[in-house]
Amino acid sequence: MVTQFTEKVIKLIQSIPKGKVLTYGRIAKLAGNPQAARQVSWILHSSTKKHNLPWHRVINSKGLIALKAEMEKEQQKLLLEKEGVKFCDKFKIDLATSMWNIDSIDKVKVDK
DNA sequence: AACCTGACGAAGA
DNA sequence: TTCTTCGCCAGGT
Repeated sequence: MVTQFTEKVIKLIQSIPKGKVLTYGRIAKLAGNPQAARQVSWILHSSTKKHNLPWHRVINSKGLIALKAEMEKEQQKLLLEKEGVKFCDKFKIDLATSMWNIDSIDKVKVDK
């Protein structure tokens, strides 16, 4: 069963612009459930292939890559760097510059 | 139907 | 400031 929340999350993730990232909590909030961050992670590792989601643009609230396997982490880091995302530490992303500001959605709507 | 799990997050120690 | 604990939602077993 796919809830509306889940679909919204998927949509959001799909609309993350290249070179930007979102945190689980942020996504959950934008999707309507501020406290369903865990669900977001679940969606990712269960629906990534199906929906062809840019999973690498989703990180945890600290700006760290949330994967467990070092190998996967490096892979994600590579993908992100390729898109222009900068890292402060080994697996820490510079949120100040790479976090996708939701306000840009409105700007896009109004501006373009 | 009950219990477990997860790429999380905020709060308390 | 770092580590631990508790709470959350939806799906899986």
